[in-house]
Amino acid sequence: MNTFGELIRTKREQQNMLLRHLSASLDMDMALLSKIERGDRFARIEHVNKIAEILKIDLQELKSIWLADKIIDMATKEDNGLEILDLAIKKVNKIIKNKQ
Amino acid sequence: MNTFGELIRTKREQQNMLLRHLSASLDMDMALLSKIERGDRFARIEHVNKIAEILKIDLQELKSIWLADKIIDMATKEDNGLEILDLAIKKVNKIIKNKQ
DNA sequence: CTATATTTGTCATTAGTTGTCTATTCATAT
DNA sequence: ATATGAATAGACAACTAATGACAAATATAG
Repeated sequence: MNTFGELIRTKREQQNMLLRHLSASLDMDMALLSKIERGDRFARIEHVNKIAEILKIDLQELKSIWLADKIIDMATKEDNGLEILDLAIKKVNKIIKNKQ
Repeated sequence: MNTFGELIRTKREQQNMLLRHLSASLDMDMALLSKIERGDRFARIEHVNKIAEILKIDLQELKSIWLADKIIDMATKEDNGLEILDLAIKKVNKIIKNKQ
């Protein structure tokens, strides 16, 4: 259960909601939500907020999974993406340390 | 010397190139290159490749700095961006471990 | 077979990014 | 002071990518 889509699908099903229900609450096309759950599309951040609220998921947690997905997506667009990502993360960590 | 822009500016100056020279080699508007060096804009990946070649910077290294910048940019668009990023990186690392 | 749920494909729409141009600022030399 | 060359800023055009919407297809259960 690593990805955003997997998490929200699991949570939704635990609460016996159908895609139809959740998509209605979110005012979102059901097809789009389906894609998001399956990892074909990214939710936009406003939707992440709403989803956390409706499915009662910790917002920081959900946002961080969402961001993790985005980071991996971004990296894997390049050749050797994961290797480069590994280096990039080291740099990011250094920069974060300074800023915090 | 943490960012993409800082690195390439430093390298460019070490080689006594003017913005004008480098931008010509890259077939890029000088104003745009200036913005990239100052961190106002991102280079696109094709330019990253060319820059590495012209300035003789290790490509992996340059790409990873470029990616690091992008990651931080993406994160800091949110409230508590750095905190969330910190969590996200932990998740990314887990995922990378599995994949590699 | 029918009804309900989900998924897929395609295209339109919107948002975001990158590129271009012009003008301005900055530094240095005369 | 001003002329020159270099870099930067701002505004907007052009392009690219992301998201949304809809129709059609597939899957599952009864």
